[in-house]
Amino acid sequence: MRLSTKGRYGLKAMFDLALNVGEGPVALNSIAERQNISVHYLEQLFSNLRKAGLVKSIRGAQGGYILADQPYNITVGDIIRTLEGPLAPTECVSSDDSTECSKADCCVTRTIWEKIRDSINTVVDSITLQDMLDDYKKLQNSDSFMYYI
Amino acid sequence: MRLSTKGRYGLKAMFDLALNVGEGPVALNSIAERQNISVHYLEQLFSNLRKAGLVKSIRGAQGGYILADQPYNITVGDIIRTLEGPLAPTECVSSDDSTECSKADCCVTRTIWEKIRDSINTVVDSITLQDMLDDYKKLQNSDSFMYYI
DNA sequence: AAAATTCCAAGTAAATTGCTCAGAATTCAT
DNA sequence: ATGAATTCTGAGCAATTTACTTGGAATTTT
Repeated sequence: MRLSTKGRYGLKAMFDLALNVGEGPVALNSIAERQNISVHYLEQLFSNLRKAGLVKSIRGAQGGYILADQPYNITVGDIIRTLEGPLAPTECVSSDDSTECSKADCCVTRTIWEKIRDSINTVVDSITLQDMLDDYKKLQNSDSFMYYI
Repeated sequence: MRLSTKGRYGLKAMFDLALNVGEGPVALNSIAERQNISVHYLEQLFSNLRKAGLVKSIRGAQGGYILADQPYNITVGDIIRTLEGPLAPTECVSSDDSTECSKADCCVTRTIWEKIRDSINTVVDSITLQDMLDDYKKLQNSDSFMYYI
């Protein structure tokens, strides 16, 4: 039940864009350096984020990526589902695949998978990039901030 | 973010034991037949379930497995965590591994991983095998039961 | 024209998953 | 006592997935 690096790197990178909102495009190599991720791997992630309409690209020198919307309009769920696919513990409760399970016992477990799925999605859909920015600013002002650098 | 077959098969198999509670040991090959799973693979899962104290084994002919406790004392969380390891979206919030992340940005995402982890565990810890038995009996009495066989 | 960037398509090594295979140990039934 | 039924143990392995790398084309700014 682990997220892959796609979801983790992707959320970090999107948060990085949110930190730079309003300051022009951010190049992937600067994100790659800060987060210690390969540029080419980030390219793959941003290809998907762009196709999903979460970021806009500006090509050429001094180009890069910007958020396609305000931080309060982009949720963690949008980002992670784009990169990881549906957040569901089993295929049978992944909404985008409509194959229904035909066994009785599956149905007893199915309600469990649905509850897990819904709880995960409720959490990630309730958090926006703006919430993360707010948390980050609070962290910076707190006494414990040092420990996290 | 998918469970592996370990968690899925294991929960099914434990529910199977719960259905047969009080009727002597259930042999793995009978579970394997009902659930269409390889006996040898089930053996591996039950080896872990036994070591975790969730089932008791009775060796020899007419042997098999029984639940180590009443169905209302065994949660879905107990079963799935035994077979899948900690239910956490990232390593950095898996409680049994104490390596702390040292980067500032990780902490903004960390609180998100913690919320996901806690929501999953709250769900699975709130459901016992007895709850599943109750659900199953309700399903059997309902009009729609036919559709699930 | 050169540099900086995004964009695109393959390839690939390592890890994980989902088993299979082989056989020993134990217990029950006859 | 023997044979059948079962758990127990450990190794092996093919397919899939993951986490990248490689190579280069296209676009834009300076």
